[in-house]
This record gives sequence, C-alpha cells and structure tokens, in this order.
Amino acid sequence: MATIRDVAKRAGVAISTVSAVINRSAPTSDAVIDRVERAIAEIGYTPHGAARTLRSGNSRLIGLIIPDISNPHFSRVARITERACMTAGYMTFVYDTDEDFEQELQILKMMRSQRVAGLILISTRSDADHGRRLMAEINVPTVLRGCYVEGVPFDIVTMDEQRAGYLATSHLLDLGHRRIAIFAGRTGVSTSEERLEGARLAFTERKLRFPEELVVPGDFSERRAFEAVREVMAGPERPSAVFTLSILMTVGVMRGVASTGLSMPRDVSLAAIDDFDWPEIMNPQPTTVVQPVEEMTEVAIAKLLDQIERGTLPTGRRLLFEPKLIVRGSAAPL
Amino acid sequence: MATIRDVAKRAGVAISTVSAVINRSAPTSDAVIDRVERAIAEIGYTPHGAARTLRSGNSRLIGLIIPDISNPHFSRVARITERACMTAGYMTFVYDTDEDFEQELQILKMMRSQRVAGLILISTRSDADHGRRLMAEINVPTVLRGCYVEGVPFDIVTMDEQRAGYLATSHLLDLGHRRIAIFAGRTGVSTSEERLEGARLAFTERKLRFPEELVVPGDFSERRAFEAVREVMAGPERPSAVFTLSILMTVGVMRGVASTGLSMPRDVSLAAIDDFDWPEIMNPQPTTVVQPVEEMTEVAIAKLLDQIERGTLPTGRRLLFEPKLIVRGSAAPL
DNA sequence: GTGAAAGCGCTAACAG
DNA sequence: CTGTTAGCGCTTTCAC
Repeated sequence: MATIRDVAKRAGVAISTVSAVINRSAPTSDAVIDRVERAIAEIGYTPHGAARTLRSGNSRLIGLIIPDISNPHFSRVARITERACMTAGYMTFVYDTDEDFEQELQILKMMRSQRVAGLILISTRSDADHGRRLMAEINVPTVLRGCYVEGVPFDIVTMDEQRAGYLATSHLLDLGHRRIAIFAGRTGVSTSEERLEGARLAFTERKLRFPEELVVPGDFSERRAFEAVREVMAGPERPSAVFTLSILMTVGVMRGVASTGLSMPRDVSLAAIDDFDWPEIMNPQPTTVVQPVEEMTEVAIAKLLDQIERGTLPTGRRLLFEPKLIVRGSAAPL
Repeated sequence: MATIRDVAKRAGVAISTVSAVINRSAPTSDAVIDRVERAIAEIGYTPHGAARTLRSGNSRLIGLIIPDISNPHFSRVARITERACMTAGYMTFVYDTDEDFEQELQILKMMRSQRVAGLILISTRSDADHGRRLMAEINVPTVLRGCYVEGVPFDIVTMDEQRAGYLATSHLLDLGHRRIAIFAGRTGVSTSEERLEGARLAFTERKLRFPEELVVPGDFSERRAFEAVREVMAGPERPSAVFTLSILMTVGVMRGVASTGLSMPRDVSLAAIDDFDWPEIMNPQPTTVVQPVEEMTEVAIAKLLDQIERGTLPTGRRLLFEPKLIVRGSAAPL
C-alpha cells in the first residue's frame, strides 16, 4: 500500500509537510495543501493507523463493553456511542461480556493490547474484589455505566436505580396489589440490588410488609425468568402481580405467563424496568420505568472524551438520572 | 507501560526469546517458557497491538459492516461474528451504515486506516457503480452478506431470497388472499428486488395477475412502513393481506395497522420475512419466513478466515441457504 | 538458546 | 516550507 513517502514524492513536498497537512499540525499554504490532497486522492493513500498509534502514543480507539449486544437496551447504547465517537474522530470496539466476569476481564485484556484511549464499561459485578481486578487491568480513562463497582475511582453514569424500583412497585401497590413477585438479577450487581431496595421502600413507606419470600433470584436472563415464572405461577398462593427488574426478564416472564395459559393483566399484572422499541406490537403493552438512554450515553461519552483529551481527572462520583414511569396496559387494578 | 524489553530483562532471556514464547514461533524449552510467562504475569505485560501490526503487516482485525445494529437480525449476526472471530484470535470492528452508502464508504475508509485483515459486508446497494466504488476502497479479503453487488469478485452468502418471497406469498394466496399489499425495501437492493420477484412468481404460477399497483415502495425503515400502511389501509379497496419484506417494516406495518383500529388477522392478514427473538409476546404472532442466521454467519466467517489465513481465492459465487416458513397467527383464511 | 540489528510507517523536532 | 533524523514496540534474521 501507498505510504506517506509516496505521497510526498508525488506532491513534490517533504514528508513532514504531508504529515503537517494531514494532521493540521503546522501552518501550510493553501497551494501546498491542495497539491498534497490531490496526491493523496490520486494515489489512494490512507494513513496507517497502527503506525500513527505506535509513534504518537495515541490510538484514537475507544472500547465499549456491554453485557449483551442483542439486548435492545444495550444495542441502543452501542449505536449512540459509535456515532458520537466517530464524530470525535475515534473508532470503537464494542464487545459483549455475556454477563460473565471472566469474559469481561479477557475483553479488557484485548482492549489493552490495542491500547484503547478510553473505556466505557458496563460491568458485571459490584464487589470490591472485582474492583481490584478491574484496577489491575485498566490503565486508561474509564467511565462506568449501569453497574456500580466498589473501590474504583471512575465516574459512573446511571439512573436512580432505587427510585426506578420504587416507582414501579408503588404503581402496583397503588393498584391494590400486595402479593407481588419480584424477578431479580444476579446478586452482587448494584443495578439489581438497588432496584430491589426501591421496591422494599415502596412497601415499608406504606407500612406494608415486604414479601421477601416472593423475591425470585435470577441472572437477568430471559430463560431463567421464563422457568422461574412458570414455577411461581403454578405454586399455591399465586401472586397477583409481578415486577421484573430488567428487559430480558420481562420478556421471559411474559412468555412464561403466556405459556401457562394465564392472561395478562386479567390474571396477573406486570410492571417492569426498561423499555422496548415497539411496545405497540406487544401483548400486553408493558407498563414500565424507562431511563433517558440517549442523554445518559451522551453524558458518559462527553465525560470520557474530557478525560482523554483535556486530562480532566475523574471525580469518582455517581451521576444519577431520573427514571420515568410509563403506564400502559400490563398492570390493572386488583 | 511495560515493553518486551522489560519482560526479557526480568526473565533473564533475550528479547527474541520472549517473542518466540509469545508467538510460539520458535522452539523453546519448558523452563524458558515458564520463566518468560512468569515475568509477563509479574510485570503485567500486554503486547502492543499496533507495534505488532506495523511490524508483521498483519493486524488480526476484522471489520463487520451491517445496516443497523439495533435491528435484532443484525445484532445476532454481530454477536455470532464477534465470538467466532475472537476464537480465531481476531478482534472485530462492528459498524452501522444506517442504510446509507456514503456512510458505508466512510466506514470502509476507517477500516482501511486500521488495515483490517478482512471484511464481512452487508452492503447498501447492488448496482455496478457501487461495485466499482467498493473495489476502489477495498483491498482485503471480503465476504458479502445479504445484498448482492454487481461486478465484485467476492463470495456472497445469502438465503434464497426469491424463494423466501415465494413462500410467504404462496402462503397468503393459499389462504385465499388476492389483494396483497407488498411493502418493499429500497429499489436497487437485490435483497428487496429478489424477494419481490419471488412474490411475482407465486402469483403467475397460479395464473393470477400480480397486483403491481399494490407494491409499496419503501426503504426497509420502520417509520416509512408505518406511514405507508396507514395510507394504504385508509384508501379505497383495502387489501386483505400484507407482505412485509423485512423485519423493521413488519414492525412498522403492525404498529400502523394497530393505530388505525384494525385488527390482525381479523381485518387484515400478515406474512413477513425475518423473525423476532420472542414472537410469543407479540400481538399477533407473525407468520414469517426465516433464514438460518447462525449457520450462514458461521459459513461466512469460515470462508473469510480461509481467505485471510490460507490465501484461498474467492470464487465470486453465491452461496444460497434455504428459507423456512413458520406459520403463526398473523395470517388467517380470507 | 543469545544478542545485535534492521525496519514496518509514522510523528515530531530541528537546522537550514 | 525542506530535508534529515530519531524512535515508538515489535518481529525476524543472522551469526554465534
């Protein structure tokens, strides 16, 4: 492939001049710019990214690590992130952890080998052990999304998870429901624990006993929620409502309920967290708490670029965004 | 960051030996391997990808270009591709064209700057002009998915698009429908044109006139289909059935029909191409033609890796996969 | 197995 | 603006 030397020869200028034109790193006359750009076009020259990275120490690469790209919530995050990074002149590596922390570490290692300039990370665990592992693996500016991680100095952008849990649960309680089965995510993930905490708060605030025995442990997966809800619905003292803490579990629960022949919301009401792209074509349409995904993602990227380019230091603080309840048809009065 | 020199010093061996251990590129004794690997772990050394790329001329990077990552069909492709490439020791750049060919070219340029070793491309146009542009931009092994492009020598992996259109249309015809509105994708994209051709075949094979006036031009987008179906349904001589050529248009049509107060399949039947992850929670559940996405994706990657690693030459041939009709509730007898 | 050396393509610094 | 130069971290070759 053509190199910068070929361009210099063709344009009849010095190599350093070509570099100056490409990077606008030194003043050059319009005539020279024109000659160089023409030469670049004629030869079909494209600067060699790896050579630039090696020499300049700046890869202009950003890593985005999410639990699951086929989850519509995260594919939106991915799309917005890529666009924003591209605009800022960065390329993006987007990778799935599949909710597995060993994969997360392996992906971080790959990102490291590419010397990414920054990371946006939706982590898989919140505990301090995991925090230590992350600190050992990460040595670039990083912004956390979603899952809080103990003991890391990074900024974190999330919605007010507790309030999200509170809003959904309050809605069900206000409709008269008391026996509410809650489908939780993995223990040890702040996202799930905080949403659950919000649910507890909604009960206690109303001087109601929180039915701890109706909390169904899960792993955010659709399949697990599917199986669990079938068991719960077949048992004695069927709950009158369910609350699912994330989108894939909502799918699993809806499928599971449908498969038992029960009807929603006639036999059981549902409130959820996270939205679908096209609720109109679902049956029933889910009543759900949504987060401002676009805004949160843009803020996270802006914070990251600030750290990368202006050397801003992370505050280690958490930026909370306000969740919003959207009432549709899946939850009805008891 | 630590370099290979630091590792060599720490392990008390030569730089070339460290390189040999990392790449298994020369015989080394177990004792030496052990010392080197220990040193790597102690120092926390990660090879510098850009330096390797520059020196070896092999980036071990693969580019995947798809129309839209938030389309569940393509996010599945992305997920499978990343996994397979990772297993083979490649990292992946996944990018959206947003169905825009100028974006496609810009992304190809970025891929070029990173010197990707190979490309999997779902292109946005099929014409020869576009083929020439691609040839000017691409100089690495490439496998096409989905959209055929004229005049390029690459292998292409698709389903039998015409048969897919034939299967769906035949199903509606066999249910007695004659006034079938067909929601097409962009003209100039083989995917759409061939599916449409299959629909025509289903009519003519039954000695029926193909209602050309009921073909609704579109662009694969959800919004356009939404608007179009509302217009069609409000017009005189409402069709008794609709056939949507891709998944986002199916969503748009279902939403559009719902918004007019019509019921599916009572007032209008629907057959579609491409499946959803969770048809069970949809209303109605779509009768649709599906492609073997996993298999096709794996074949495409295998072909690509073969060309990259063993220098196999592309055959320029098209590999057709068999579509399958899945009958659910969205299409009823007239 | 060692140790030295060349060079991938680029940026950046410098004297002219 | 030119022309030259060093060197980023690595792979690869070669004589030992």
